[in-house]
Amino acid sequence: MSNSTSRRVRTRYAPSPTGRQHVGGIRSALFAWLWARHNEGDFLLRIEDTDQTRFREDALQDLFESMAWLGLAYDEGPDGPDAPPNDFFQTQRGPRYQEVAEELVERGAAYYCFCSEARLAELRERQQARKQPTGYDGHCRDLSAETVAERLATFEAEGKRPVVRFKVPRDGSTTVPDAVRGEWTIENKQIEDMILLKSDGLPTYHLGHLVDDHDMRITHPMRGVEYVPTAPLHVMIHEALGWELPTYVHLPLVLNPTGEGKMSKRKQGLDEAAGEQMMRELHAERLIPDALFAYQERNANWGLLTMVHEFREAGFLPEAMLNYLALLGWSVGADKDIATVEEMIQLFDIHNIKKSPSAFDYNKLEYLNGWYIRQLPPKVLATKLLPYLEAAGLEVDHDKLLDVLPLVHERMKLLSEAPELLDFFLGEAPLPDPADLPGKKMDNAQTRQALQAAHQALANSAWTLEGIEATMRETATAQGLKAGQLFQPVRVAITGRKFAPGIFETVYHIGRERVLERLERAVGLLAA
RNA sequence: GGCCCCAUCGUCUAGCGGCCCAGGAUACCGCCCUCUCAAGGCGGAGACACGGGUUCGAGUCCCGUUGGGGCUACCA
Repeated sequence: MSNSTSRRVRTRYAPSPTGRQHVGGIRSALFAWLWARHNEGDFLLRIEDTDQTRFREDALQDLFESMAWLGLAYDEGPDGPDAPPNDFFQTQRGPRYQEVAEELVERGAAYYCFCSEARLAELRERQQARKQPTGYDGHCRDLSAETVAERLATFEAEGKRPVVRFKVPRDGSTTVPDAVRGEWTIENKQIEDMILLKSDGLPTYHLGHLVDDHDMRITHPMRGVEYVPTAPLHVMIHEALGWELPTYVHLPLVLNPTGEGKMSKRKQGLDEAAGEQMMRELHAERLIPDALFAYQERNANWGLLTMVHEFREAGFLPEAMLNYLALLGWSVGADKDIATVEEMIQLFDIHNIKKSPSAFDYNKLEYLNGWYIRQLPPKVLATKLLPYLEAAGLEVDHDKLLDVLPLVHERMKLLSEAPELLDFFLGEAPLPDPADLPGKKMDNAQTRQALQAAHQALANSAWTLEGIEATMRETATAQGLKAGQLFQPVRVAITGRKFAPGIFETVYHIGRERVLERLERAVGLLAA
């Protein structure tokens, strides 16, 4: 029955607008997108908004922004944040689901269920108390036609609607065509009579996604493993309807960096303080890399980064995100990890998706981000850095930025590091910590003397890289210091930081006037 | 609890019965480069969860154990 290979490949990403985009979800979107592109098929975006109680206003905007930022363009979809409601919103397709539900009832494959939520809750409680498996007991499964008609009338009079449940065959077994785990079979009796149509007239996931996937001619529904247990139900519904079966693609879970549990901001029930504690521990265990940790510390963002917008704000590049996400449950090749989007499209194959879950590795993501930053032409990088510099209150002269950017370019891991890497070039330098000023084996008095000597020498030096180098090396020799013993105090004095680019370039670009000012300031700090 | 699924270095993975005393990447350690930090180069340590089978031969197939995970809603 499953014969989707001959059809044009069509995949979709169908999130619920219940919150912002999570990396796990977007990984599904990426895989679906890659498979469509690989086959020169279509990729669609659909909004599964049938659960109106969980709807979140900011969700749609964030979804569109996330897709656009990552470059995951869809061939068919709701068309942007301001599009009028259309077929790509499930809430707009109520009648279609009702029609299919009724058809199933007519075919005897589904039935109306009049059980109250109270009865269901009671049933569940009783089952739990007796340590029996929970599940619907089939109370309304075999009601006579007369009884059904009667109750239907009663419900209607009361302005209520019954739910529709699928009548799972009591015997036999069902086989699921699954590209990741291969065909697998399960006994039908292990599936319960799930609700297809809710009493508000909207479908549950089981009916909604299935009708849409069919109507939209989706050949490969991709979704997380959490849908594996109900996949047989979906196959049975297809069979009852006589619809062609798609090939399911169940994607493995994305786990926390520790490998314990599903990826989430913090462990369940942990508050902000505990979140900070957790992050400090993860950093100490080197599960959170330095640049990212510094960013989270600066912003008091205490918890794992999990939302797409968080990664964007922290200064990750979309190409790094895509590359990294592709490595979660898949591989771009035996001897490499870096691949362009084009390469990924060419190489992607749903049959190579792993079955086992994978832990999210912030180290590797940060490494890839640094790698992609290094590939960026300086002008492009400069443009991407601007928002971060301006947010830090730095007035940026574009030419000046382009002058100094090469000095820090290859050291940058996150775009958000720009201010601390560049502020002493572009604006004021932070006040140095006096304890950082002395070079190796130097006391305060020696350091003062060295800085004063540097001040005097640089005041008269030719202002070229060669001139500055000659001046500084001569000064060191004259002071009886090793080069580094002079350079480090000068570095700290003029940048306010222990780490900075090469000293000659740094001196040169900061400019004579500001260098001299900052040297004086540092001498003052050591006065006491 | 019940049902289902998964299992290669700390992490992501290559491996689809002999090419593997297991390859790459990251993280870690050391050396080189060097004025600091990066980047880069070179090197090091580091894995087939365990126990049974099948086979001339198993990381690769089967069973069990252990461990991990998912589902168990008128949520998706």
